[in-house]
Formats: sequence, structure tokens, C-alpha cells
Amino acid sequence: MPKISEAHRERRRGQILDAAWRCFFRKGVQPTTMEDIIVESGLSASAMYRYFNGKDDIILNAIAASLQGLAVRIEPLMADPALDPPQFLARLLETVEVFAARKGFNLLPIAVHGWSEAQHDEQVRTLMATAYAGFRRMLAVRVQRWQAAGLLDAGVSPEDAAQALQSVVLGYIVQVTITRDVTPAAHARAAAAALRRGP
Amino acid sequence: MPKISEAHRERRRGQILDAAWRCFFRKGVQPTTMEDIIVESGLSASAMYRYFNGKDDIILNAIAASLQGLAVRIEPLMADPALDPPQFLARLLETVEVFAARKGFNLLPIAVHGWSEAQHDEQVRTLMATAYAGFRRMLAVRVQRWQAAGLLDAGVSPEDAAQALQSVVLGYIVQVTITRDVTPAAHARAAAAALRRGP
Amino acid sequence: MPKISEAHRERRRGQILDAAWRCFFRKGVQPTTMEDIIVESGLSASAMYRYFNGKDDIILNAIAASLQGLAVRIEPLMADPALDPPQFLARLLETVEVFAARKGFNLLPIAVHGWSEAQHDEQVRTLMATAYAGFRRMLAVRVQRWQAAGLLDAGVSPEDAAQALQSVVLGYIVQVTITRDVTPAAHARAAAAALRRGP
Amino acid sequence: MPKISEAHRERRRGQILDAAWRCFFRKGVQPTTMEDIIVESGLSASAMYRYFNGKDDIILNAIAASLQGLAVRIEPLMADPALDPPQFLARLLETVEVFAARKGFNLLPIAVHGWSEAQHDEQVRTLMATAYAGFRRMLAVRVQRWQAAGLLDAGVSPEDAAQALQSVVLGYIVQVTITRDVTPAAHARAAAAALRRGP
DNA sequence: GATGAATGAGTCTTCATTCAT
DNA sequence: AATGAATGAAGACTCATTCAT
Repeated sequence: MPKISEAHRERRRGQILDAAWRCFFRKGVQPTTMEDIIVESGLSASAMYRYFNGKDDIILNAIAASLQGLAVRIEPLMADPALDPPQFLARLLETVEVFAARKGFNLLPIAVHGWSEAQHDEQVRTLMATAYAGFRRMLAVRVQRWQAAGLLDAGVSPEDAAQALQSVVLGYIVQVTITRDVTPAAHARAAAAALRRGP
Repeated sequence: MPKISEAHRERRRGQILDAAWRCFFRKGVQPTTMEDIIVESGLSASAMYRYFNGKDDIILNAIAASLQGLAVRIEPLMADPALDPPQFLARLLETVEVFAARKGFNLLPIAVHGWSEAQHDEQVRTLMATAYAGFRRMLAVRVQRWQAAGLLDAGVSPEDAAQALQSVVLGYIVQVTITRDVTPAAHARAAAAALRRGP
Repeated sequence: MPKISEAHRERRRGQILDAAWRCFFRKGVQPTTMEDIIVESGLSASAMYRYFNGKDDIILNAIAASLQGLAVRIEPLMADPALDPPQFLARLLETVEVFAARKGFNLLPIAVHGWSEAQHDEQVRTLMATAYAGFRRMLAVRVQRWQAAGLLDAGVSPEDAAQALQSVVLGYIVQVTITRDVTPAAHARAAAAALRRGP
Repeated sequence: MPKISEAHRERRRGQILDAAWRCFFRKGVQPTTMEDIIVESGLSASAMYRYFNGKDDIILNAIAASLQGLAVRIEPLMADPALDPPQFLARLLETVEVFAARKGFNLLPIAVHGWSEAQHDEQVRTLMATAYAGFRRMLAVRVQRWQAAGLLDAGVSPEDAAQALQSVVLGYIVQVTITRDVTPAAHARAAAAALRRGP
């Protein structure tokens, strides 16, 4: 009996977060009203408050859920030993894109909203900072493997390289959502060129 | 007489935009109220509407002014022929940081808010997309110079390289405002390592 | 079977009223929510409506039960022939205090809430007015006895005296719950002095 | 110019408090909604919040204003040397009644609501406790004068007597608002009888 | 007989904007 | 040219009550 209740609870929470994502995608996080989420979710006003503590709680959980989902998608990629740096970058960006593309909305603009939220919501900031630190740790390990395999200059600190790699991924997201004219392939080609020796 | 009036007008507009920046930095763009800007600027409610068409107009102009200011700072750097790629990247990121650091606030978090606004305000998006396209054009020219000087593999399209470089800069801003633990130097070291041949 | 059911019913009703008293004491009558009473009683939402018609019904019954309980306590005192007026007043106030002091709450503040409710709930008002009229009738009888015994001026109408005595008791409750610095003893001393002839 | 603005402010605040009194009288304090006060005052929702910090602030100020008004009315009576105890009591109760009777509402039920509020709002309680302590201090002085004039037994502490007198007044208010069948005259007659020696 | 999930109407409060002075 | 008082529409959130299971 508690199992059913718990499953029910999770289903409802998912239903609400899904509605929230669609709204955030359409209008942005702050401009989205509880009314928007209520209508979109098909539930009642009070139901929202049975499953979440309020708007801030929904925002926090929506962001947490997407970061969690992304981590699940990225981890196997990080462990794949077959990819050299340019291939890896291309696959990483593609994975982000595929992960973000949902039915009726896309998580990338929502990620940008999340960064904005993080500027004045310490809880959101900590959540994102923790997730991004985790990704960077995985990237650093990856860099060490490349260095061991002779695919990357061994003179650079893996942490520095991970920092720069992470910037490429995050900056890719910014360009995808603002100028909307960047591609994983172009980034991979640039990376390949950088890693080749100049004439 | 119109000259004085015009100068007065520009002074007032600057006063309001400055107040808006401080508020945006403290509370974010959407959560900032007209009342906040009124109090911060020391002007009256009606003054806001004499010098701007409303809140959206203030947001748009605040973003436009900061992008314009950044362009002015970055252009000379783009033209400096003495810098090799890693040096250039380090100087570029440092320039962005110095430009953004203001008395009482910092423009980088506000830039992040701007990206968020751009997701559902086409006017803001166009403004930013245009500015970023301009930066990227300058980067592409720069890349061509490096290729001509043999500092960079000539086999890559300058546009692709500019795309990736821009991502590094934008991603740097994301990390600076979210994880708050990245440095221009680390990015430059990573770039230098990438451009060296692996052992 | 109906007997057990009836006993069960009364136990549940008592449980709910007890929870309601604790809530009323903590938060006041109107600010107390059904949710508060549900949690405090350990019963379910529907149980509230099985045993009472709704919130108003709970309020009414909580007040009725306390007035009924007070009557049971006061009646023997009213009949006690050994007490002269100041002694009686002291004992009356003490009895009220002892009666009101419960485990975890006190009925005096709840009485004040009841007066407030009575102002716009005619059912509550009638209930209280009836109870207070009953107390006053008992007081009038008491006054007649004192007059017969020569302890009180016979020239005053027993009803008038009962009115004033009742005011003393009710005003005592007000002061106990608001200024919180009055005592039965002080009231009794004042009464004793009034009944002595001035020099 | 500031003078006009200040006068305007006070006029508006008075207008709002007056509307609040009428609503409190009709529905009670807690059941009165901001909407009620808005409609009754003829002002807009936002105007309420320009002149008061919220509902609680209106409640507090409405109570404070009535206590202040009562003090102004009672002080001259307290100073009148011509009244003996029963006369004084009668006049005191009459003064309270006359003071409380307003066009369209009566402050006595509102006083009862105030007592109820005081039970869970420490600010309200302190306000009322302070006012009542002030009244009692005046009553104690009055009692001393009567004792000096030989109208009252000198053996009683003036504070005790003031306590009891205050109870009579407050209890009178309770009975007026609940049983609605008490009169200043009856209380005065009872007091007169008490102060006469029994036969 | 009992539960607790669900609701819709309602509550307080805020905000961008305007307009009489 | 400037003010600041005023507003209406909307925002987040709560609550007494019901009903399917």
C-alpha cells in the first residue's frame, strides 16, 4: 500500500515537473505563473502544493531532475575509451543536444534560465555548481587517459584542461540558444585542428 | 538649448541604466521591480517613463549599453598582432573580466540574465545575437591571421575556429558565475597544451 | 451494539474537541484550520466530518462542552452556605481558574475567543448568553441568602447585585488573559473593603 | 507642501481605519477580508498598502486608535473630584458606552475581538495591556482620593481596589456584548449597596 | 467504516503604469 | 518639466469540504 502511494506520488511529481518544463520553455522561469503550470499539468492549484512546497520548490526540482538526467546520459560516454578528443567533444555535444530535445520543449533554454536563477538563488546555484563540478571531475579523468595514451600533451594539468573543455560545452549551449547557428561538428573540427601541429 | 537638453537626457538615461544594473545584479532582471530602480536611481516614478518606454525598454537598453561597451573594449585587442592564440585567449578573458567589474556590481551575472531574457524576448535575442555574431566575425579574422602566420593549422575553417573560441569565452562566463572557480590562466594553459603536439 | 457504537462515537468526539481546544489555545479559533485539528487529533480529515458537521460545529460544541463543564464545577460552590461574599468571590475565581487549567492548554483564552465568535455567530451567542444567564440566576439566589443573613444590604435588587458580581468574574478573566497580573485574592480584598463601612 | 501631504496621509489612514471598524463590527476581525475594507473605504487595493503595511497593521492601528480615543474621554472623568464611588462607576460605564457608540457601528464588540486577537498576537496584547495598565493606574489614584475623603475603607490597597473596579468595567463590556441585558445603573446600584453597611 | 487525495473558491499582496496637480 | 498618489489586473498560496477507493 505504501508502495502504490509512493509510486503515485512520484508519478504526480513527474507530471508537474513535465508541465513546468513546458512552461519554462515557452515563457521563461520567472514569467511562468503557477496558473500556467496548473493548466499545463491538468491538476488543480492545491495539488501543486500537495506535491511541492511552492513555485521555488518546483523550479529547484525541475532543475535538479534535468541535471540528474543529463548525468545519467553523460556517464557512459565519459567511460567510452574508443573516442579521441575531437570525437569525444562531438559526441558529448550531440549527447547534450539529444538529451535536451524533448517532446514539445527543449532543456537547453531552460538550462540558461537555470543559470540566471542561480545568480540570486543560492540553493539553485549550489545544485548546479555541484553538478558541473561532477562533470568536470569526469572530464579530468578522461583527460588523464588521453594523456596516458599519448593523445594529449602531458604537460597540462587535467583540471585546467577539464575547465576549458567544460567551457566549450557550456559556451556551445549559449550559442545554440542565442545565435542558434553553431554545430557539434564545427566545434569538433576546430578541436581537431587545434590538436594537429601547425605547419 | 537642444544640446543641453540632449546632454541632460543622456545623463538621466545613464543614471537610470546604472541603477538598473545594480538592481539586476542584486535581484536578477525579472525580480527587479520598477520601484527598485526608482529608489536606486533617486528619481521619480514618472521620470522612468519620461526617459524610457517602460521596464522592457530599460532592460533592452541596459543590455545594449553593456554589449556596446564590451565591443569598444574588445576591438583594440582583436587588432593587436603581437598575441599568439593562448596569450590572446588569456587577454580576452581578462579583458571581459575587467570590463565587467563595476563599482558595486558586475556585468557577468547580468549577461547571464540577458541570455535568459533572450529566450523569450526576440528583441533582446536579436540584439545579443547580432553582437555575438560581430565578435565572432572579428575572431574569424584573427584566426585567419594566425593561420597566415603559421601559428594555427590552416586546414580548419576560420568560422569553425571562431565558433569554438567564442564558446570558450561564453562558457568561461558561465563557469565564473556558477561554479566560480575558473581562471583565464587555466584556460590559456589548456589552449597552449592543445596547440602543442602530444608526446 | 448501538451502545458500543455510541460510546465509540463519544470517545471520538471528545478526542476531536480536545484537539480543537489545544489548537484554539495555540492559534485562536478562526486561525485554527481543520488541518490543524486533524493533525492534533491524529484522526483523518473525513473523521472530522463523520463526527461533526464541519468547523462551525466543532467550534460550537467545544464552547458548549466547556460551558457545561464549568457549570458542573460552579453549582456546588453556589450552594455552599458557609461562605461570606468576599470568601465566595475568592473561591469562585479560584474555581474558574482551576477548572480552566488543562494539560497543555487553558480554557480562559478560549473563553475570550468564544466571546469574539459570539459577536457574529448568533448560535454561539445564544449558547453563551444562556449559560451566563444561568450563572447569574444562581448568583441572585446567593445574594438573597446573604441579604437574609444580614451580610448584604437588603435594599439592592438581587438581580442588580448578580449583574455586578458576574461583571467582576468576567472582567477578571479579561484581565487574566490580557494584562495577566490580577489575582482572586486582590479581588476578594477589594470586595471585603467595599463591604466594610468606611471610617 | 509636506504639511498638506501629511494631512492627506492622516485623512486617508483615518478613512481606512473607519472602514475597518465598520467591517470588524459587522463580521469580526479575522473574518473581515481586505476586499471588505477596500469596498467599504472606497479606495483601491493598492491604496491600502500605501498607508498600512498589511491587514495586521490595520488591525493593530484600529485597536490602538480606539484605545487612544477612549483614554482621551476617560481622563477628564478620572480627574473629576465631585463623584463618589457609585456615581463614578455609573459615569464611567456611561462614558464607555457613549464613546463606543459610532455612526454605523459600536466599538464594544470590536474591543472583544481585540481581546481575542491579543491571545495570539503579542503586539496587540502589549498594546492593550499597556492601555489597561494606564487606566488602572488612574483608578488607583482615584481610590486614594476616596480613601482620603473617607468615602472608602482605607485598609485596602488602592491597587487591589483598582483591579476590582477595572474588572467591573471590563465584565460590563462582556455582558453588554453577550447577554446584552446589563446597565450602568444596575452596576451603580449594586456598588452603592455594597458600600452601605448591611442592616 | 475509514481514508487521504483532490478541489475551487477565496485570501493577501504586488506591480507596471498613468494622470491630476 | 516633474511629481507621487492611485489603480486594476494578476500573482502565489490556503482552506473547508468531498468522494472514489
